[in-house]
Amino acid sequence: MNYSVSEENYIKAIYNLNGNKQPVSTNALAETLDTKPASVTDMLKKLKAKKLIVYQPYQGCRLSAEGVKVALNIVRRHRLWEYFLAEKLKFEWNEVHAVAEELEHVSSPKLIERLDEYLGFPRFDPHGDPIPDHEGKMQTLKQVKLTQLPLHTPAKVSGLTDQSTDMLELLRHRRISIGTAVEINRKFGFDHSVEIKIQDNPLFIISEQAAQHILVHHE
Amino acid sequence: MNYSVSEENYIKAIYNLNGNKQPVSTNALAETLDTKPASVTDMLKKLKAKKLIVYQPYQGCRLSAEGVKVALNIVRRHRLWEYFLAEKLKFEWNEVHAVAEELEHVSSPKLIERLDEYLGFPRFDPHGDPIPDHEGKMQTLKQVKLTQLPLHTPAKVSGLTDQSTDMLELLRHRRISIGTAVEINRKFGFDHSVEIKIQDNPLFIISEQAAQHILVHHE
DNA sequence: ATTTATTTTTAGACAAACCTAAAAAATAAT
DNA sequence: ATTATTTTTTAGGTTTGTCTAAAAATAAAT
Repeated sequence: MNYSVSEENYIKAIYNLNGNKQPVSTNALAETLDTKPASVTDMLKKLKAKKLIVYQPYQGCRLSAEGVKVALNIVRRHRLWEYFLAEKLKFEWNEVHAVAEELEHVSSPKLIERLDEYLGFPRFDPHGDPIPDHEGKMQTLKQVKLTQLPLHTPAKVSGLTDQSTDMLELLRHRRISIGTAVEINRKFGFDHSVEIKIQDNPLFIISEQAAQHILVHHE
Repeated sequence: MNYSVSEENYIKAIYNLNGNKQPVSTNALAETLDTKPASVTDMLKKLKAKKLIVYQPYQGCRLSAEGVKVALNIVRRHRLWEYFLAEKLKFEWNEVHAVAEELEHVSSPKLIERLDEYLGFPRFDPHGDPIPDHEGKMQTLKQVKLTQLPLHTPAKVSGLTDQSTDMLELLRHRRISIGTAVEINRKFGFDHSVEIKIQDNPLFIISEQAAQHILVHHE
């Protein structure tokens, strides 16, 4: 029921390499975990013995049903901490990942449930990735670039494809952050800039260059 | 500059056993760390090699100047997380320690500075122990039982000697928590109950039994 | 269909942190 | 001042997770 930091990192890596759907190769894992293929083989045997993965030598590995459950729990912890760091501690969107890598291994279930509650049960992390709930379920809304959002369609900012300092500064200035409700009021054909409405505040215009890098979720 | 979880636990244990002042015995360490004396000896050699402790075989060990610095940093992390858990996530005062034991090993300095700021630079944890600042300095106020607080002396609730459910419920009802400003307005000789003023709110009375278990700090 | 190249696994080692059992030093008791 | 007791250290092993180098299996290329 309780796994080591290493085991958790392998499970998470397999999950992130889509190992709940397709088999993941030993080399791919070694690559993402920054370790050697021989070490990966050792761990795969261990995870197989614990029934967290399905693994036949030379055939790659996939997560078992139980493995997926464990993976979703790790992902949940990771993304909740990312949300906390960005939203409460005002970390930049590009800084949260590294710190969350450490925090995600703190295993108290009560801590995570309370944190979730404290944060107001957020459904997306600062990168726009969905946060699994305590049962492992997560929302799968369409994520599109702001430039592609239809007119007058309520949406929520869910991520960025450019996290440069300049971009972050622009968003801070416009008071746009993760979860901000936006709606496009008008599109200008000339330069493809868009006029947006934020929550119930004043309208304003965003250039195509910027809008291209803002991801939003809508129904 | 960066230490393993085990190393940190040893350093913290030595600090908690007053190892910044008097030598700490191998057995005492084995006891508090729930390990065997032989394992302690191994680690003491390692910590000595890293100049974190002063250690001569058979003579016990003490923290070096550098060791004290490291210890204060761990204690800072621990107590800040305890404060966070109690204040923000509404953990009971007796639940925070175990979870903070895990969180304290997350080593990002920026995380801790931001957390400190987010919490409003608290100076005492939920047990009434002082939280070292980023330089390792901490406040050393007199801690006395509420029954012993002189009349009309502003003080702050800093801890409890009884953390039973009943006690916690009583305090919640009276809206008393860590850091609450209190002042004794009147003492009743008959039953030794005390009339207290909380912040600028209405006066009310607390029995001697309860007041005995409430610790407060004052100048 | 072989040969060549790539991927993966085995075999044997190593460091960290722990253990048990036995030896050595320090302390207490006669 | 010896002897007995307690404390601490050494010696040798175990587990977890890593490594290198060599062997085996799979995939690609002629």
